[in-house]
This record gives sequence, C-alpha cells and structure tokens, in this order.
Amino acid sequence: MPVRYAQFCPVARALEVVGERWTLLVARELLLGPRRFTDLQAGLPGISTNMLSGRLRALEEAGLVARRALPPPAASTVYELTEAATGLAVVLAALADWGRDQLGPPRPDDEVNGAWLVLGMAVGRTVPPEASGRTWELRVDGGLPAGETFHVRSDGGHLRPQRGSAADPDAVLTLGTEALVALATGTLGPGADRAAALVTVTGDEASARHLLAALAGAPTPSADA
Amino acid sequence: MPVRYAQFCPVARALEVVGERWTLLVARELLLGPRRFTDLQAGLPGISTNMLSGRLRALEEAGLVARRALPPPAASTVYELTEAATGLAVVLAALADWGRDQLGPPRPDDEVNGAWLVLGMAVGRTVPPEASGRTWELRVDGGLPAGETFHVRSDGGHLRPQRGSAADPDAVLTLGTEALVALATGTLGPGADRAAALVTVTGDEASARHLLAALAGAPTPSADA
DNA sequence: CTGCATCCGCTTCGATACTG
DNA sequence: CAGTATCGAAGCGGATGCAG
Repeated sequence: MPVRYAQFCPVARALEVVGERWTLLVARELLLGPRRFTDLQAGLPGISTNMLSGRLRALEEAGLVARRALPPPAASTVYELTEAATGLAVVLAALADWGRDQLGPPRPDDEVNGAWLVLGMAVGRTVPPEASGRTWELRVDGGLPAGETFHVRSDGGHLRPQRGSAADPDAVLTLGTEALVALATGTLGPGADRAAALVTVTGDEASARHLLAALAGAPTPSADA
Repeated sequence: MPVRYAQFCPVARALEVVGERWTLLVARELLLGPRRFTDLQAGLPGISTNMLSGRLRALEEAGLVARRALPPPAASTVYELTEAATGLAVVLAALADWGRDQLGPPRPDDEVNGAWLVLGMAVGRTVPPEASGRTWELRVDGGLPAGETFHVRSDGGHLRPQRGSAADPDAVLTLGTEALVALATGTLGPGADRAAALVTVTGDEASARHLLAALAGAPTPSADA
C-alpha cells in the first residue's frame, strides 16, 4: 500500500485507494465494460505497461477489479470492476461534471475518444420517469472503428453507458465526432434542440430527445430544480 | 503544468488539475473556510512546506484558490477557494461517500480530526424541505481545542459545513470524538435514534434530528427514494 | 512567526527491451 | 497477447535556511 496519508478521513482513505496517477482513468475504462490488458493500454494513451499492470494489481488487491479468464476460443483474460467498485461511478461522474468546465476546445496533442465523452456525458445523469427503463444505441462516426458504438440503459432513470451495440434499443442515435465534442463541452447550450440537428435519430424520437437533454444537460445530478 | 494526460476527456482534465497527491486534500481543508499557510499545514499532517506552497501556487494559477491579505492587525495571508472551485464540493462529497465504506476503524497511526469527519458527513448531503434554511452548531469534545467547533447551514436543503460557531443557530449539538467517529463510519446505522443518545442537543430538537439523519444517512445525495 | 526556496535521499513514473 | 525487467527522469518527503 504505497500511499498513506495517515488521516482518519473518508476522503483521504478514498484517495489512498484510487488517488494515484492513472488509477481513476483505469476505472473509467472499465466502467464501460470489461476490457483486456491491451484494450486498456489503447484506451490510456501514454501509460506504460508496468504502470498498467501495477495499477491493475493494486486495484485487484483492493477488491475493486477482478480478472476473469475468457472461454478457450478467446484464451485471454479480461478485467472488470467488482460490485465494490460500482460506487466509483459517482466519483467519476462528479469529476466529469466538474472537468467539463475545464475542458475547453481540444488541445493540439489531445487524443479524442468517443468512449471518454460518452461516459463523461452519461454517467451519473438522469432522465425523467417517462424515459425510465429505456435503452439507446449511440454510434459515433457511423460506429465504424469497431468500438465507437455504445449503448445507454436507464435503470430507474439513472443512465448506465456501456460499450457495444444494444440488443433491442428504443432508438439509435448517430452522430459525428464534432457533434459529440460540442455536446460534451456544452457548446450547444442546455437545450436539446440544436443537438437534435446534429444527430440522426432512428426509432423513438421522444425518448431520444430525453437522452440528448440528459447528455447535454445540467452537470449536477439533482440540482436544477 | 506538470501532469498531462493528453486526452480530450473531462475526467482526465479534472485529474490534471486536482489529481496530484495532496491537491484534493488541500481543497478539503479550504472547503470549510479560509485558512492560513500554517493552518493548512496543521490540517495536512505529513505534508512538507514546499509541497504545500507548490500546490497552493498551482491551485492559484488554475484559478481555484485566491490569496487574500488580512487587515493590518493580523498582518497575515489567508487562502480561500474561488467560485470556480466550489464545484469541487461535489467531487469531495463523492469521494467521502465512497471512502466511508473503505474507512473501517481508525488505524494506530491515524490522526483523527473533527473537521475531516464533519466535512465528510455533511458536504453534499441534503435535509428534507422542512429543515431548509436552518443553521446548526456542532461542538466536538466541547469545542475546546479552538477549532473543533463547526456550523452547518442548509441552503435550499443542501448542507454547507463551515468552521467556527454559528451566529444564531437553531440548535447546538455537542458530541464526543467517539460519537463522531461512530456517526461518520455508519456504525450507528442509518437511523438517527442511537445517534441521538450520544449527542447532546440544545435548541430545536426536531431540526437537530433532521441534521443527524443526514449526517448518518444515505451516502448518495438523492438515491434513497 | 509566517511563508516560502533550496538542497538531498528516496520513491515513483515513463520508455524501452525482453520473456512466457 | 500479457505482462516482467531495467534504468534514467521526475516527483515526493524531510530538513534547513532565509526574507518579510
């Protein structure tokens, strides 16, 4: 246990576990679903292999990550978050909401990744009761680069984004990277109207509008009223 | 700007600003009100002076902390959070709520500090509408060690803890460190009944019960219904 | 006494190379 | 594909020194 603040404080304890460099970004990658070592490396540009393996081991020892062997055909290992780690979604959501104000336009050397923005917009957000229980599919740039397709489920009004396509979505939303960036940075304003112009919707348009409003909408989960 | 992830991601951007060691703990100290350099050092056991001055400068450059000169009699400087940093309360609240589960009993070398626990229990929590607009005073161990007295205001049901006593509190709650620890770790259970037995209340008991329920209560801000 | 800057030993981080 | 091994660089912790 490398980092110790020696303070009996919930914040300090949390930071001892997930406060080291890269750790919360590893959690971010896993929050959208299980990933293999190489997938994680691809989603964390600049991380070195020893860092990644070290962080994964630390998270495993903390009981936040479990490794699971895939069945023979794949013959590989995936890492996934445990039940104890699902509470980190709230932390990531808070950081994402606060970080949105700090984001600004993409910097020259910034990598842009649909997964990061989809997660940042969706996790922790809520939709009104009438949109509860729905499932949406999100395709960024046509969803071509194999991994730029996501789906969002609303469990009791609470949005849960994941990688991959949805089995039977209520609506499919297709949008370009620029639209995604504009949506994520809040450049479109809180309303979903201008967003709708940049997004192609197939299926139930009303529910799609609810999703867009949530994705573009108020940072704080329940502080708009 | 030492740490750069080079990712166009709100979470990564947030962590570039506040993700380094000690930074969020400095914010934690300032969230309860302005502090001088030496006060901060006392509230961050183990931090070295160069670390603290470095972090304060970084936070100042990021526009999250402002230094203000006290009037001549004191002839000193205080650091305080800016408007841009108030959003960090949500991040700290999320970390505190998640960290509570990781807290367990105090470790042998852990320092215990009333401020950390009061902040961890109060920040981000809410009280029902009938307790909105109230102010409570909290005295830990009689509030004697000069700085173990706090007050909590509910702005629209949203709790805002601060250092020092309240001007005209609706109720004054006095409790020992052990009661505070039990409350903060959730050892008392979600109800405020057993908590009330360990806390001496002066003033409006009904509102005090509301506060205790919030302090001991559900981690997630709005997920109990 | 407060608010730092500087120096030093140690730990962590990052990049590359290499193995099951 | 999934890591471990190695090594220079950077960050960190602690002590000391010094100006306002």
